Amino acid sequence: MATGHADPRRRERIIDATLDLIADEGLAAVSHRRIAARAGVPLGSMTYHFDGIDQLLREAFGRFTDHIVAVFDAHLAGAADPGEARAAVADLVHGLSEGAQRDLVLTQELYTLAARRPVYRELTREWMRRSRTHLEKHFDPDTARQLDALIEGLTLHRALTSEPHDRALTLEAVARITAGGDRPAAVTRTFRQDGADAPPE
Amino acid sequence: MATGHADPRRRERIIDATLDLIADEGLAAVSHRRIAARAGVPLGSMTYHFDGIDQLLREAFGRFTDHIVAVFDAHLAGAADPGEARAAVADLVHGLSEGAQRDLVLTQELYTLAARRPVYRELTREWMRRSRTHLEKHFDPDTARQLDALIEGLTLHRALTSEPHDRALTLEAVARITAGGDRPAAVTRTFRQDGADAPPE
Amino acid sequence: MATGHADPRRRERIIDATLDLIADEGLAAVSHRRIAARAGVPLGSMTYHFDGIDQLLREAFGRFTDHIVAVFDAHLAGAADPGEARAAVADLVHGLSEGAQRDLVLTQELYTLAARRPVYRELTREWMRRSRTHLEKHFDPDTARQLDALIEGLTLHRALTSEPHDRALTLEAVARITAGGDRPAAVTRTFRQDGADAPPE
Amino acid sequence: MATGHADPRRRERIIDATLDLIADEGLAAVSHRRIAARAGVPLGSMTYHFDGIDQLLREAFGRFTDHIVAVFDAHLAGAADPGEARAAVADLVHGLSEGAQRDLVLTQELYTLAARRPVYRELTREWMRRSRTHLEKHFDPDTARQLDALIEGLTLHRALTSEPHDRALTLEAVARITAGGDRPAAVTRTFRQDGADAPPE
DNA sequence: AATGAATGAGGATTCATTCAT
DNA sequence: CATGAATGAATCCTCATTCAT
Repeated sequence: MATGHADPRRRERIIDATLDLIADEGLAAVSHRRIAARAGVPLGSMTYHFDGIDQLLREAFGRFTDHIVAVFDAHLAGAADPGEARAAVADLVHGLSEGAQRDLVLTQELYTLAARRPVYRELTREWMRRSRTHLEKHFDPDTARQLDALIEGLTLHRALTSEPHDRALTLEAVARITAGGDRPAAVTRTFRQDGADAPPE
Repeated sequence: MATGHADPRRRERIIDATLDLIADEGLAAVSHRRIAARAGVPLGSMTYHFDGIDQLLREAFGRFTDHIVAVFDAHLAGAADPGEARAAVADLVHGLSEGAQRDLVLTQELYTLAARRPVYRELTREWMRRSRTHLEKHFDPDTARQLDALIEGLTLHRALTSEPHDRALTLEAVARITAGGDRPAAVTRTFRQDGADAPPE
Repeated sequence: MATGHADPRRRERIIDATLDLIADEGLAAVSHRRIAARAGVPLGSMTYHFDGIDQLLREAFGRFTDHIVAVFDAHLAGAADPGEARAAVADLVHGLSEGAQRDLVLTQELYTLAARRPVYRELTREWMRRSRTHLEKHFDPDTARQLDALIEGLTLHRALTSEPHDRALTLEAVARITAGGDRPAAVTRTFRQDGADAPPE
Repeated sequence: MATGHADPRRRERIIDATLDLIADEGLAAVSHRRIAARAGVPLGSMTYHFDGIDQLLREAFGRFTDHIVAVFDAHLAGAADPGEARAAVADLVHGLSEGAQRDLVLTQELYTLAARRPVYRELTREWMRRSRTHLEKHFDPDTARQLDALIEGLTLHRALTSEPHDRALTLEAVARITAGGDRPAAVTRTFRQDGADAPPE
């Protein structure tokens, strides 16, 4: 009944409510009705503002990755050298796996979607791309890739374990992955990483 | 032999069908009807054999973790030394992230559940416990923990990336995490890990 | 709540209610809710007994054509000679276009569907096939075809006109179509119709 | 030139889109949204230009009967004698039942409406009136009426049959209905039709 | 022991229409 | 004059669960 030109934040509020709902009750609990109730908008609003629940979810996870990528940027952009980068990575892992599980839970849901649907894989790829861009400023590409995976695993395990590991362990793992080893293969890579011109043979 | 006069594998088939359905279409697509159709059993069977869909899901994921833990055991139990353990870990990562994404997808779904519901966290904990038990045969506890997280991250990233990294990179990451770095702390741990008496210089 | 083994006429009642509703308010007015209300069954019954509204409509019109074909059979089967057949046809036209418009309205709706969807065209074809089979017992195939079309047109026009024509006119039209003409083409056909072996050149 | 500052053909385009939509997808598929999309006009236009969907449908079918009556006129108006009239009728039947089924489908939809709602019956009556006016120029009223019904039936059957009859059969049917048979009654009518003063005997 | 039948609640979506602009 | 925004009602359909058999 009350109509007319409209609250421009209506869409935003719906998206926010969607993420809140997913974080609190899981993707399986998502429905137009529940989101509408949480956002305080009429049910009809939902399909007026979004073509369907799929589009809504995509936008919501898009916004989520915007946020999470911003978190990555905030942590990693300021690192001036490998040492600072390592510390930033540790901050990142602990920031994501502590406090409200919100980001972690949303990440999981997104990964589950991404494991099955390419549309969502786009989002995770952009995210990985962005974090690797930062990491490659300080580490060679292979190391960046390994480190990126390590970040993932540490964050996830910290969140799913009853007794999360401490920051020292995170730092140590990061140091190991980024330091490389003294084994031949690792040496080779170290050469490349250092910009040395030629590996032995 | 079988007690009762009905197909004793009925329950099994329902559980298998449940996992297949989750792998193929996701937890959100699960319903009594769909499972029954896939298992080729009457709808009424579902609530006869299982108290509800929750119990069914719990049993299904229980069976899944039995399977995945068996995979871990199969890969890691035979390792005779750290070198073999490292190779086994690489096999594991590539085995899980290749071929049918079935295990990966199911793992994601389980993690998502576990992130929110303690019942499922029990399953992931047992899984982690088991894999760490294997790893701790060859590496010190902290290293095992780091390695465990690395396995997670490498598997996940391999699965969600467009160009999955090759086995060499996996092996290198594993080597780095388990070899420790050149920092004192890591060196110390290396000693503990190898039980060796002296660091090389 | 009240369940258990069931009223076997439930399906029948739903189909009947569907046809009643279409006759009374038109296909456009058909909905699960309205049919359920008319049949006195719960809404959930609708999709339990029928896979969807399409299947329901198909069955309903299938039942309708069964009925209408039976009407054709009843009128035409007993005709012993062309004369009786002509009288039977007139009875048919007037039987269909008089009294409750039910059959006529349903026929129209069916034709509208058939004009667009092959599934329904099957029904009209079977109906035409059946009536032609009867007519061909007394008239040559071309004449049967013409007569069949005439029946259609007379019935329809009687129903849609403000002043329906009388039985005499129907009989006359039927007589003309079945008598053939004295034009060469008609003569040719007459030969064939009579089982004569050869038309003149 | 055009009054108002907006596209004066806006209404026309909406009506055209409505008929297109009905022809393509049926009356049941009609909605403001779909028409607006097809016409390329904003949704708000619909209720601005038309009081509701009923009014719109009435206008659309009004335009359709204008068209179809024009088709009848075009075919029948030029006939100079019964022979030409017969040929014109055959043209009409085949023109309507061939090519795009558009006219046929729209006719069916209109008849279905007319069978139930007087407003639409007005349109079909005007149509019949007009075609009979033409036919009565060449045939006596009863014959015109029969012929009119035959046209209907032939057109409809041609459209709904898998193997439509050829033009020869149409012509023969028309000839028979208009020539009368060799029965006295038909002869009588033929005399009357021709304005002849006396039947033989 | 096993299941087909049944149903109310809730799923996504489409809709005609209203109204502030 | 024209329309984008908005919404409650209604659409079809799926669902977990119950229960008589």
